Amino acid sequence: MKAQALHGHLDALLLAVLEQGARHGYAIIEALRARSGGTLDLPTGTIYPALRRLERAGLVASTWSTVNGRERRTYRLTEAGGRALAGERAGWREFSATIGRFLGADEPPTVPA
Amino acid sequence: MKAQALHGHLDALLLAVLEQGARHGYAIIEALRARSGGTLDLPTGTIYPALRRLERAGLVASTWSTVNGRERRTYRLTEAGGRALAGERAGWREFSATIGRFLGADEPPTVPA
DNA sequence: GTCGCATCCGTAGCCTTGCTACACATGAAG
DNA sequence: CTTCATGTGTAGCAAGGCTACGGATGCGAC
Repeated sequence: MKAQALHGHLDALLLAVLEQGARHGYAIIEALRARSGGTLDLPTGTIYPALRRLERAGLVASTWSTVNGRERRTYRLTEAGGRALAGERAGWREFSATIGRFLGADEPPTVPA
Repeated sequence: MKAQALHGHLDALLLAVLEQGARHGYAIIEALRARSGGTLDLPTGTIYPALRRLERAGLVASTWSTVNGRERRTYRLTEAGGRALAGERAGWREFSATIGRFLGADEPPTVPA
């Protein structure tokens, strides 16, 4: 998969991973790789800056801890982050439905009223 | 919808529109807007360069014609473009499925009642 | 007649955002 | 002691869509 295509959806992915529990950067990368079946194998140079960006935006918060003598920065979702994630999900659904309309619908029905 | 999210999928969209028949730039923009229910309203500064890029890549071909005294450049899908579109569709499915695994179908990490 | 708008094409440069390449530190294994 | 996995981080590049322009014609309005 062209990693480039992630453009604009990375934040949502990060938020979604953190939604399942606090994690540190390295673990987030592994979670992404595991949950995507190996498709998403993002480099640290992508994740760390993104996490800092998210923290500046107040969507995640971090705390340092020492594990086995190593410093870890553990991130967790803030309330604002949770709301942002909900918005991102809605945005993804719309985006995905729209593009899917052109490239082949494999969309789950959007529950018509 | 954040237009920025299109990153990397615009070419596929253009190819998909052209698959339904040859069109000129302006008409492509309108087709995109119409078929997406108004969600996709792309500026000419996005479409024209993209079309030229596609033409350089040999995925579309253009012919000029004059309609009502106005010059029109009409694009049509080439065979290579058709094959590329098939690949883009496959790529979209994979991408969409991958991201969807995180953002799409609500999969609460906990028990589904 | 001429003003404004829709129709039509096109380019330059910006901006966002992910990626590559690099730098640095510690514990465990050989 | 060297090497690898774990762990965090930055600088600068590259890709690609967007903004802001610029130019031209047909047609209805005033």
